[in-house]
Amino acid sequence: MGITERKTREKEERRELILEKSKTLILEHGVPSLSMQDIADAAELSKATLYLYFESKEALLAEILDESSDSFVAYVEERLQPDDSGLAALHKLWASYLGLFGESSDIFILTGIRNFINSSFYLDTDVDAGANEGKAETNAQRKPLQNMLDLIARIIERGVRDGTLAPTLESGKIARTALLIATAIVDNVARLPHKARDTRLIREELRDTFELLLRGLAADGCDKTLLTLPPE
Amino acid sequence: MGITERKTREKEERRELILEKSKTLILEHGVPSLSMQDIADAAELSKATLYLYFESKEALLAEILDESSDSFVAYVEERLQPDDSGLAALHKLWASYLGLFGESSDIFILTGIRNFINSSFYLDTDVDAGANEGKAETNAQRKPLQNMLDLIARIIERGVRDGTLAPTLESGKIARTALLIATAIVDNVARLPHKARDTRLIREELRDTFELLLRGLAADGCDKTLLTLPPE
Amino acid sequence: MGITERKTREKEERRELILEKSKTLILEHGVPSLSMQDIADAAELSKATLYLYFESKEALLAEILDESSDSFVAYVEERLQPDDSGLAALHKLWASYLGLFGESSDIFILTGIRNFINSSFYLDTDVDAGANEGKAETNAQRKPLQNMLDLIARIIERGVRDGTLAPTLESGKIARTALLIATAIVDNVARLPHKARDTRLIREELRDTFELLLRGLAADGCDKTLLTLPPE
Amino acid sequence: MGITERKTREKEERRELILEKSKTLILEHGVPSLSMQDIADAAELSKATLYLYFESKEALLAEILDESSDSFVAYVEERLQPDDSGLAALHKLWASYLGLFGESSDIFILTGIRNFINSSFYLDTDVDAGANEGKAETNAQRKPLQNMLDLIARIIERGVRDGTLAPTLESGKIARTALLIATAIVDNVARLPHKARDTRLIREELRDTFELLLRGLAADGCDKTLLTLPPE
DNA sequence: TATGAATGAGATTTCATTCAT
DNA sequence: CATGAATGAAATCTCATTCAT
Repeated sequence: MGITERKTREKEERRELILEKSKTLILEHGVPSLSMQDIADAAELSKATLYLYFESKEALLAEILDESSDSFVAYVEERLQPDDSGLAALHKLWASYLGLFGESSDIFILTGIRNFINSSFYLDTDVDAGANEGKAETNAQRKPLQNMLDLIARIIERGVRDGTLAPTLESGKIARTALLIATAIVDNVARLPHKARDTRLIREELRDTFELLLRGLAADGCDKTLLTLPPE
Repeated sequence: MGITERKTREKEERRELILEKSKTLILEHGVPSLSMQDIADAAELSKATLYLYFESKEALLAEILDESSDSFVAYVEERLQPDDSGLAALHKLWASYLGLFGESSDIFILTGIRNFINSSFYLDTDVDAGANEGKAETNAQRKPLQNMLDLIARIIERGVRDGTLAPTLESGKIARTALLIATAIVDNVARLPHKARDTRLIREELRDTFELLLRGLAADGCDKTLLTLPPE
Repeated sequence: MGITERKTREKEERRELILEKSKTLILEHGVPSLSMQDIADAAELSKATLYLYFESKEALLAEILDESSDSFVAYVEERLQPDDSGLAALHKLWASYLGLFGESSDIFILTGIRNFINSSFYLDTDVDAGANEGKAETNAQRKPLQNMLDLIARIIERGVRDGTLAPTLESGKIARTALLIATAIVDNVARLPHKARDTRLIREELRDTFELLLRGLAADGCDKTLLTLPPE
Repeated sequence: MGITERKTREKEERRELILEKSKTLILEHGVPSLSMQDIADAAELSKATLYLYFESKEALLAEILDESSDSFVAYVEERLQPDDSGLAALHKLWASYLGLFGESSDIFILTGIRNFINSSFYLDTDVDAGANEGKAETNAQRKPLQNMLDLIARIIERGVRDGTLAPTLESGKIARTALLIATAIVDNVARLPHKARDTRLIREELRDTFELLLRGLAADGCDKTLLTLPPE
């Protein structure tokens, strides 16, 4: 028993090592120039070994994306209160985004990976979101960032129900749009050469954009204080 | 004389042919898988010939991008009236986007090219926008989509001055954000396999997003009718 | 008659123009990077036109080589006296080489072209030298630098006969060797980036080498003053 | 342990295989027409594999050059005696050249490669020769044929000191000249179509040239028997 | 399980040369 | 006679992926 366990654990550790090194490389040199060779070198493994842990480069990137997504969702859910209004929840969502961005820009810059994975937020998203809920989700099939989408959608719905968000909003659509916008900004940042990235400037830009979204989504006559996000 | 003219025209036509075929290919298979060989095959020319018309692959892509950008800016400016309020102008901008999108989806889907050209909207944008204004802009140096950015920035400024847009907006930043969002959506669409692209659905999504932006940007107490974009 | 003549003359002038421009380009950027396009541009002609005057790039280069060779031979022969001893003639040959090198480095640097033309000094050279003498020499078939070879061979023979050069020398062989060495040095110079070529240094090196050759070729007990070449 | 060793050996063998095949190709068709594809075909490997063993085509060629150079220097040094006079040493040098040429013409014909590697013997050679002496020489930075140059220079110096070579000689310069001449001859041979190369004739030519050099370099009144190289 | 080695399939780019006008 | 335009054939190099050991 102990042996099997150890093996499993070691295997999991290797996986993590690979993912970790990949993230670092992406942060340093960007997704486009990330090669399997680079990862192998960084992890002090052979390229062939990478394929024991990940089916393909795309699968590896997808996994990183999922991890980022999961950790973000967990982070946000920890902060949400059952009695938060929809608008308040949305506010917390963006605030968390900004907060995490400050703490570990990695997670968000990694969002840029989505670009290099053949995937689109559009269409059949709603359908699948529902369809997947019942199934055991295999890593391979789960839509990347699906859980982030679900989270945002739930928040929007809450807000529509409690009247703090514009009544006409369709949660799925808006969730998609919001996430799209967030990742677009991050993606844009990722293009900058590593050293040119000015965290403060980017944060400011993100904040402005999120405030813009809050204003756009909030119902008339809502609590105005919730339309502003904390600087720095 | 006539001969020279014809030659020039034919040359221009070939250029257009190459650009056209490239666009088609991008629309069908996406930018990432576009190769010079593919273009040559599609245009029934040799790869070498492509290099007679374009210095490099990047130059070719940049040209497509520029054309799209230019034609959009022209389209919008044609519709703007000197006495439009900022909000009205912004409304027209998005309406034009939607209109053109219906007419020739190519132009916008092609926006996705930006992704493959090494450029970021962030930083020094404002500076350069100003700096470029006086100079004769050579194609080589002009920032891609710079004229779209300038157009949006001018509109925002107008709105801030006439009180129809929120007074705190910084035109350069917002222009960047708005364009970023628009291209992000388009970019997202471009990932879909060609046949999966449902123009109507996408248009709807674009519309929703633009309305969201309008609401987010408009000043309190503005003309509510300008916050809605025409369906279809 | 006048018309035909003018035509012929004009045609010849164009040929010269092309050769002239080619030389300039070679001097500036070296043979390896010389392209037909460059020549066409420099001569303000189209690439196709070049082919009206020269069968191929190789033929063009061969012609330049021939011209250099001819002009050098003429230069030397002008200076030779019927009663010069063989050693004195050889001395004049090298002195001329150095002199011309100072005057118009072109001619010699152009020697470097031989490298890029598929030709060898070795073997059947003697044979052909004789064989060609009687025939009308077509440009295409004449060995490049053949007349330089012949000149040197004649000088060596003279020296062997009059006892000023070592009696064992075989004129054809030595001519080949000597020319080989001279072109090798020149060739070596041609590799240097244009601006790095220090004419004085090179001249010095050439002089040392030629003196070495003179010492090696002279008969014992010859006039020692003829073993030294003038500095500068 | 045995396994690692075998692997290393096999890898080294493959490297050798590639180098060997490259040499053969060069010998058969000359350096200018040598392509990575040809080498790959000859070695029955894929082009990509070549890049596992050599960073670039230039690196591959440089390696061949280095090998030739090293093996020649080793061959000569083995034959030199501490008490050889400078002239005797020089005599041995050329005799070795001729000897090795008879044994394996490849090694020397390959000298022709130098032509295709961007390098010139002129200028800063002396300087660098000295500068390098102290450092650990990395392959990347070492000048091609530098060790041959050094060897010749040492011999010349010895001869100048012991009075068997002309007292005015500057070792660095002469070494350069001598090597230049040797490689020029070889280079000239390499131009001949493979089957036209008559080893005996070439050897004879080399011998004549080397004797010429010996006569040119020797001090007056030296041992005349050292001015003749063995036939065949 | 791990990996060194190999590779297929491409990518972009260059250039001497040809040909219709 | 002149040429703009076109091109075939190469060249070098990259990289995700596979496979024998």
